[in-house]
Order: sequence, then C-alpha cells, then structure tokens
Amino acid sequence: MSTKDRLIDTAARLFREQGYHGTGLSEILKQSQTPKGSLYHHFPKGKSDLALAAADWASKGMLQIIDDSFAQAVDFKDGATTLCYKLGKLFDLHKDWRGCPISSMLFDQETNDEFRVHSDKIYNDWHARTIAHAVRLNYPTERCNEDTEALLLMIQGAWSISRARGSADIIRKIPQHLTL
Amino acid sequence: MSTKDRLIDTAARLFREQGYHGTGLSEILKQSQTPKGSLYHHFPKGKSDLALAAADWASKGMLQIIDDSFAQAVDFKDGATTLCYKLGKLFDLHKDWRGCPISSMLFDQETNDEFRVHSDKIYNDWHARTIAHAVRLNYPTERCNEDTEALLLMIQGAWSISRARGSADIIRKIPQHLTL
DNA sequence: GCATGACTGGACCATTCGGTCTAGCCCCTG
DNA sequence: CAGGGGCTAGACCGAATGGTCCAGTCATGC
Repeated sequence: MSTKDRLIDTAARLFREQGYHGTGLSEILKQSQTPKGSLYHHFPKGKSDLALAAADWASKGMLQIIDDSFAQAVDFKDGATTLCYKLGKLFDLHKDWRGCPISSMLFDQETNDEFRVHSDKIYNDWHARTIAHAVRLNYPTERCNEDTEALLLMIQGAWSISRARGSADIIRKIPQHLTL
Repeated sequence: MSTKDRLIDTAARLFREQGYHGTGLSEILKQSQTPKGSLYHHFPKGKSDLALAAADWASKGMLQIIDDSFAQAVDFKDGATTLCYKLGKLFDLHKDWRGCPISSMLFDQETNDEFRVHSDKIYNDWHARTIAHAVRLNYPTERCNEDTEALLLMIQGAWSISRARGSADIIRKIPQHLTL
C-alpha cells in the first residue's frame, strides 16, 4: 500500500468517526505512520485536499455496496432491503461506518464552497447509481426518481439517528417505510 | 437578554453552522460580546456544557415548530406537509437552520458518550411529540409509530442533502414520499 | 558513477485552541 | 455605609493546530 493510499485510507476512517474539524493532522499522520512532508508532497493543499480524496474513496465504497446489493436482486424492493441490511451490518461491525461516509465534510460548507459542491456531486452519484439499478430491474419509470430519493433520504437520516441511538435497527427498518 | 442566554443563542447558531469542533470559543465569545470569565462562570465545564445547553435550546425551537405545524392541521398528512414547508422556509431564510439543529454534537460521540445520550434523548422527544399529534388527529394507531419515524428519518436526511445541494426543495418534497 | 527528481523525514513556525486564575465591578442586604 | 456574592473582564497558560521548509534518501536516467 503506497504512502498516498495509506493516508487516504486513514484519513477517511478518522474523518468519518470524528468529523473533519475533530480530526487533527497529527492523528492522521501518527496512525498512518507517515511524516508530515509526505502529506504535503501528495496533497499540496494539505488537509482540505486530503479530505476531498478521502471522500471520493469513501464514496467508491458506498457505490460498491449499492452495486453488490442490487446485483442479484429480483426486484427493486429486494435490492433496497439488501442494501439496508448490508449497511446495518457495517454499522455493527465497523466504527467508521457508523455514519454517512462523507457528511463530516458538510460542516465546512459555510466557508468552503468546494466541499459543498463535492458532496453534492457524491450524493448525486449515489442517487444516479440507485436509479440505474431500479431501471434495470424494471421498476416503474415514473416512480424511479422519487422512490430512490426517499430510500437515500432515509438512509441518510438513519445514519444520524442510529449513531445517536447506538443501534443499527432503524437502518434495517427502512424498507418497511417504502411504498414498493 | 442575559449573558447566559446570549451565550446559548450564539453558540447554538455557530455550532449548527460550523459544527462543534469547527467553532472556537473565541468566536462564540466575540460574537456574543462576552468575556471568557462569564462563560466559565455560567458553564463550569466549558465548551461541552455550553453545547448541551445550546442543543436543548435548539431542540425547544424544533418542538415549537412541530407544535405550530400540527396545531391547526385537519389530519396528520396536513400537519406533516406544513412541517416540511416550515422547515424549508427556515432553510431559505436562516443560515443556522441549514441543517439539523443538534447533529453537530454527534461527531463527538466516539469519545463523549454524554453527547450521544443527550442527542438520543432529543430525537426521542421529537418523535414522541410527533406521535402525540398523530394520535390526537386520529391517525391509525398501528401505523403511528412507524410513519412518524419515516417522516423524521426523511427530515433528518433532507437536512444533509439540502445543505449539500444548497436548496430546500428536497425538504418540501418529503410529504410526497409518505404513505398517508 | 553521477546527476536528477520524486519522495521521505522531521525540525520548526505562528496561530489558535480550550481552560485557569485573579482582580475588580456592581448590586443587594444588613 | 460596609460587606459579600454574583458576575464580568481579560491576562495568561500549555498544548495542539495546520502549514512551511529543507536536508536527506533512493531509484532511475544518462
């Protein structure tokens, strides 16, 4: 694993757990066993650069999970249910999946529009990917957009609430709320 | 307005906009025109004490909005729709309503269980209050719990996404997703 | 074998962080 | 008027922050 990848991996994990501002460079450097010079070589703009790269990395993981969930699904509801169960399991097993992989970035938006635009793009990617699976599974075209939106909306909300609650149950209950 | 209230009001606003770790004491002190000594007189435990008080204050505001929305509603759907429109309007008008009033606290949970428990309690308060209105409006008892949960789940998610998107449209669209 | 450039290692910097401490103001009561 | 407590005011602290800088290392090209 290259120095750069090690930095991204560690940063993604820590930002997810503690938030952008809650994670210091020193902690990232220490856990990834990297000196400061290397960070600023690979990410000239420092922390913010690293955060964008980490968000992209985390988004890839989420897209992969969406794909995996819908890959063998018989219909949209089946895929959505699998997705929620997978996310619930990740919540239980990994500290760094106890929350939206990218929302920690949002708290910089007031002063950093680049972050806002970037997270907007990532959310759109998730939505587009989910719609693509719905279409592939012959889900009614006129409801595709809004029903996938409701699914992602609830996943997003469930990440917050399950984190507060300390339990992933509410994530697994999402499929019940969908009008499928 | 007392010094204490001024501190809570300012802190609540700044924490909502920038997150807990993203807001320094110096900024709160400066904007509220308060010296440091006063803060530590009213909140002996400092920043964390202040954050809990600010979260309570913000939660009261949310509960008030829930009450206002359902007060004159003819049925649950009507009230839920009003609630979403009110939140959308707040998003448009006030920077500090561009996100969940209390979720910034969540990012401390890994190391601070007090924050986690507190936000859990606040979410439960919102849920309970919404259920109470649903019951009062003769919403089917067996669906009360899960349908109010879906509503709050989507509001929570919509706060994140509308923030990234820079638009409150998705908040106003929530009622469409509900099976009412 | 030597020069070059990508990369590492870490000392060092100014600034800001949350928090402590004490001097004094102001109002209330005796 | 005297005394005392609630509160204000801000100097001060050590630690940690993000960021800069450069000497040193190493593989690769000539």
